[in-house]
Order: sequence, then C-alpha cells, then structure tokens
Amino acid sequence: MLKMSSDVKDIEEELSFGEVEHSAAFLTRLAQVTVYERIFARSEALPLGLAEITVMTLIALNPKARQGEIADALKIKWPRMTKLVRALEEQGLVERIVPKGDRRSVMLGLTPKGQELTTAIRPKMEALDQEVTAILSPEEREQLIELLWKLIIGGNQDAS
Amino acid sequence: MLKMSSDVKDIEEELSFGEVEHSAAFLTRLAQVTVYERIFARSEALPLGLAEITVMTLIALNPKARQGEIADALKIKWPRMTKLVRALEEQGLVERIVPKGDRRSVMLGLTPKGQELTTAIRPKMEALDQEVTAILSPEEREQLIELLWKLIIGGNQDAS
DNA sequence: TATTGTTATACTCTATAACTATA
DNA sequence: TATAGTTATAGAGTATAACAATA
Repeated sequence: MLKMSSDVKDIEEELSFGEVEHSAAFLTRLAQVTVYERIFARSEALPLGLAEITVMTLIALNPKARQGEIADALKIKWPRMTKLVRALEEQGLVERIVPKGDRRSVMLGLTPKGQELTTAIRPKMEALDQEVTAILSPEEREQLIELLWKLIIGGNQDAS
Repeated sequence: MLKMSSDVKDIEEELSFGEVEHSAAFLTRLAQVTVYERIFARSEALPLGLAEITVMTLIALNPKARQGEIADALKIKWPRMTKLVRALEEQGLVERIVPKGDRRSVMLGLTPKGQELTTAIRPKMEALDQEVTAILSPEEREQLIELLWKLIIGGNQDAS
C-alpha cells in the first residue's frame, strides 16, 4: 500500500463539504477530473489525447464542417484548435481543405490513415468510457447523460 | 446579436456527435466548461476564483484539516495548493498553523477577514450555482448531484 | 524510510487581442 | 464592416521530480 491519500472516498468520510456538496460547479469539475484520471490510469497508451480523438471523431461524422464549427461544438478555443489541427495534420491524420465557396474557411477531413486510426480507436474509447462509469447501472448512466445534456444545452439565458 | 457562434444548442442542431454524445468523459468536460462559463458570465466581480472560494469554505468547515487533506479532497495538486494558500495568506484571509503534534504539517484556518468574506460570499455562490442550473427541476438537479457523487466516489477499482 | 509540504521546470490549456485574408 | 482563421503573449493549472524538515 504505497498510496498516501488521493482517494476521494477516504477523504470524503473525514472532511465536511457543507453546501459545496450540492454545488453543480464543484461536482461537474470533480467528476470531470475524476473521469479523466481514471481514463489515463487505465489506458497506458492512447495514441492521441482525448481532445484529439474527439475532434477526429467529429470530423469523421461531419465531413463538411468548418474547423471553427467543430471547435465551437467541443468548446475548444480557436487558437488552440489551430494548433491541435496542425499537429494532427503533421501526423498525417487530418487534411485541411479550403472550399471554393468561401476561401476564408477551412474544412477538415480525415486522411486514410486518420480514418483507420479513428475506426480502430472508437470501440476502445467506448469501452474505456463504460469502464470508468461502471459503478452506475445502465439506467443511471443514461439518466446522467441525459441530465448533463439538458444542463449543457438548456440554460442559455445568458448567451448573448 | 453580436455573437458569432459559441452556443452549443445551435451547433448541436447542425453537427453530429455520434457515440461521443454518450461519452461520460466528453459530457463531464463539456458540462464543467459550460457551468464555469455561465458562472463567469454572470458574476462580473467575484473577489476570488472558484478554487479559492471552495478552499476557504472547506477550511471553515474543517478547522483541523491539514493543507494536503483539503487539497486531496478537492483534487488540487499539492504544488498548486501551496501557491493558492500562500496567495490567500498574503491577502490576509487564511492562516497557516504548524501543530505541535506533527511539525511537518500545516493546519489551515480563516482569519476574521477570511471568515467575513466566506460568510458573505456563500449565499452568493449558492444562488449562482442554482441560476446556472435553472434549466433543471429541483428533482432533476438533485438527481444529477447524486449521480455525480456516485460516479466520483464509486468506481475506484483502479485507485491503488 | 516514509510523509508533509515546498520548489523548480516543462508542458497543456485558457484568455485576450492583434493580425491576415477573405467576404 | 464583418467573419474565418492565425499568431503572439500572458496566465492558470498540471505533471514530475528533487528537495527540506520532520516523523
């Protein structure tokens, strides 16, 4: 037992969280960090980061999408998206296509190599995602997904 | 309407997410980013960051806790916690106490000023948290909180 | 030897604004 | 004038390892 103490379960038995225990801001962050931790702990060797994998998956599903549309959908900032796409391009996974209609924009596509990798990695990612949420029953998991989507899509009163 | 397009609702109607739509990793990240965005959009002037506020709240609730315990509970890394606590100390909000029993450790406490600020800010934070999740019914919100806690505390099969 | 906390370093991601090239 | 994307720069946060003091 070499661990010192990064186990929320242990801590949570000792420390009081007060109202923070019911804070959506706190819990969404803690959940995100926890899930990412578990994924990295289980998948010694993902060939790409989660952001990169998600971007490539969306490119595969949305062949006509502009770079900025995909960035916005994933809430990746444009400056970061530029670098991320360039890195994928340098690895020969992604193509940047400037359409004739609007030559300011950039359409993204997967190279054959990118297609292969995306196809190969997809089931692995889904399995990982199931594993790190295995504590939830299928019904609870689906409920959580639905509630998160509702929260994300819904409350845009402040958008403009 | 000066906005260009960072509204997930709009995007989500156009782009296909495929299996990513059911990914816990993706959705916890997206939810966290979205909730934080909304909080910052609404609270022009929080006197401290969310991490700082949460740390001070936990100090108030757990007067005997060590610095590292609080860091672990909030999944804040120790090197960052050191800087965060020092900054709070320099603002006169937090005290660092080295207990006689174990002089390696540091116990944290709030100064009177820190107490005041924490007490004043608590209802504001709770209201903000409710606002940014207002799309959910009270039952749905409670359900979400419960499911997130179950996810966080539960699946620790990989912990050691 | 192990633990608590600090320091240092490099890296990832964010925030912001200025810039380009198109439209 | 506005939009798509890029570049530059500063900051927050992470990851890692080395370190000091104490146990």
